[in-house]
Amino acid sequence: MADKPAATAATQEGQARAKMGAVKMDDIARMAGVSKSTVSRALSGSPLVNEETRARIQALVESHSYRVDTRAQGLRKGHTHTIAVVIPLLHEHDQPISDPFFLELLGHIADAVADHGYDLLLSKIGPGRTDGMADLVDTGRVDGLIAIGQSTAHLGLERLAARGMPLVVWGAQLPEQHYVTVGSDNRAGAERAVAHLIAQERRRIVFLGQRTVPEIRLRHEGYVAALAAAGIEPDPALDVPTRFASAAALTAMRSLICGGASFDAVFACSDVIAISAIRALQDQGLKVPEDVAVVGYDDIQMAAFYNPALTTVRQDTATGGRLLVDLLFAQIAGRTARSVMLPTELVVRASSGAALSGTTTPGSR
Amino acid sequence: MADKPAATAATQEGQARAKMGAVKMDDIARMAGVSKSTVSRALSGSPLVNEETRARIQALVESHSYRVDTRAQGLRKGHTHTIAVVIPLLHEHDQPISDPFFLELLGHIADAVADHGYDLLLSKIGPGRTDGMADLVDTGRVDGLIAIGQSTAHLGLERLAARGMPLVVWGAQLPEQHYVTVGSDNRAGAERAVAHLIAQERRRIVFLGQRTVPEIRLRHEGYVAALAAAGIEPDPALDVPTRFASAAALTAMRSLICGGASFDAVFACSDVIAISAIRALQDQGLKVPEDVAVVGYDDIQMAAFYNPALTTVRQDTATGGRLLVDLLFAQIAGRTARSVMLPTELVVRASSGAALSGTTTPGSR
DNA sequence: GTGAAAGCGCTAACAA
DNA sequence: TTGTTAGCGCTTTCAC
Repeated sequence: MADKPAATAATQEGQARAKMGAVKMDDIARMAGVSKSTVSRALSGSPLVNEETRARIQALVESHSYRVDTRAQGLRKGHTHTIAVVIPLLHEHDQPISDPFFLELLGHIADAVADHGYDLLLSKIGPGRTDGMADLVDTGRVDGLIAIGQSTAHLGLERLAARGMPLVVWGAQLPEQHYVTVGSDNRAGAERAVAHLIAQERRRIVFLGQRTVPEIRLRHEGYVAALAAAGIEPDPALDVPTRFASAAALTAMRSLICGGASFDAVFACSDVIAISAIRALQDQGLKVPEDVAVVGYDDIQMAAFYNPALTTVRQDTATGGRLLVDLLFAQIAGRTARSVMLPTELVVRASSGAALSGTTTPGSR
Repeated sequence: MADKPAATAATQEGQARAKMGAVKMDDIARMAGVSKSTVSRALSGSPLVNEETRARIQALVESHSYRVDTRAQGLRKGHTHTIAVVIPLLHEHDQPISDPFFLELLGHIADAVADHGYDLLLSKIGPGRTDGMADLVDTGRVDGLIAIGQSTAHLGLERLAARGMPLVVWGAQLPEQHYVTVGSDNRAGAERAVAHLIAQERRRIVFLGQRTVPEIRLRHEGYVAALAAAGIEPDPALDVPTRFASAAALTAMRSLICGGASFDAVFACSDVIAISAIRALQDQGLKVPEDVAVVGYDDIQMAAFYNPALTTVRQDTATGGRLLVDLLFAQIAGRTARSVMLPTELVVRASSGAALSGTTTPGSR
């Protein structure tokens, strides 16, 4: 009977361990014959703790695979060690839009955040709901926010920034704007793309994108500027709004064609839109780039693999993602951060027709 | 001078508010003239609190836009209200692979998680590092894990499951496996796809995918089964391993072609791979589907927009994502969950050549 | 170099 | 119906 309590205890201990995370700092302290404080110091690399003691503690920690509870740690230290990424339009009409551009950017953000030793909370709150974004930090869930795309939330974002909330947004730099943004030079990128089309002897160029989005509005300005430089007046009939989803772009393009509009080129505001547009064109028996030249935007990985390969404006997601994160951490650290506009690069491939009069990839018609 | 302290206080209060989340439950309690506990009860909808009191508290909460600190709440209640999604290969050689299939699934998972009122932590720890996955819950950061793809981590996942960690993985259901999975019927899906190819009079069918991944191994079994049913013996020369990245698939396909292999169809293990393969084929002057029929896997949104439109095996990410989450919550709630294998559907489009002898989309060559 | 004690902001017995 | 009292697991003065 003397054994019974021991056995029971063992069992309980076993159950406790099975039920996870059961061993806590106090337990380690007891086993090491020191106090909780010493363990805490040892684990945080304090120089005040005896080397021998530290080693003993370390060993215990390893053998019991103890991990400090970051939740409790954060509560005490006043931070969360996690930042939130808010993606707009992760769903549109309950459907994922799944634009590869987002994943690429997200991937780089995830990398950078991990490099800082932080966790990443992914939120599907659209930027339209800035109150939800505020909640994320007000409820102590994250230390700062990255919003991908400002969409229609400009005012809400201004409000958050005014409240002193650490926040960086991927998007356009608007005049009089107080939150910090990272984004490509939309105006210049679009202008260069359209100028390239014009250089291919195209004059009636469709603008495919929704100007309610700030970035798209800037691209439209670039489009107009390029036309103006060539003495072409923009035709309102060729201004075709569309959302970023493939289906929407397909529909928009289709109705343009069936409406009998005449055009010889398309500037699409994303590669996904461009691809859908090409599909629509080919479905109607039009050849790309012979009949209609097409330029996209983003340079998603698939752009090079599409058929025809897509001429497009590259957005550098690698440095963009890293910048987003660095600027956010600067704010969290109390430093001031300034918006950055990334340069943009035109990648010429087959879809714009330029390759026809020059180096053509064998077999790429 | 009587005003001075007041002014200072106001400023300090202002600063405090600006510095965020400054107002806490105690403050609300004091203002409402009740105790912290009453506020807590009121906010959690306890029926024990007086309606009039609750209203008063509610008003204070609104006007001060107070939000309970979920981190402290979680510490006390013993949960985190967040679950982690671990994505394999979010980066490969430091490059995002950005397979749209992942984003689609992730989007649906995000939806389902949000419906449960939970947050979603995105981790780039590959499934190879199951210790890192364990840390996520051991350090109290999340209540459970969803791994997308088991990849090479089968044993590690088994260990986690054995430890009683709430865990669901998207992938193949392996024999003798103890963790719960959700995935499509890879074997049947592949078999149907290959049978379809055979029905188009194709006999020399390339298998494009890496069999070290469990799901792919099952698809290969389906491939072999379909061939066997038609009395065709699999040719090792047509078994072409490739990773999921576009570039890798392109290279693999190219070297197959240049190696002089003879084949009339390709079964690709993902749509991204299929698209890259088609690019490689066309670059070499081969026509799809006339010379080579191609079938993909996943049915990503772009599949329908590719040129030629892709015949593919659809994986239902919507119900898959929801199932993943539901099964995880079942485990967290202490219920037992059983693995689910989703049925699979062959979506026939132009790339497999079937449309040639029937309804062809106009202009789709 | 180490320990005791006081919280971080919240919830949950237990009283009243 | 409400208040009081303990903590959740950790860090950090302040003593020794």
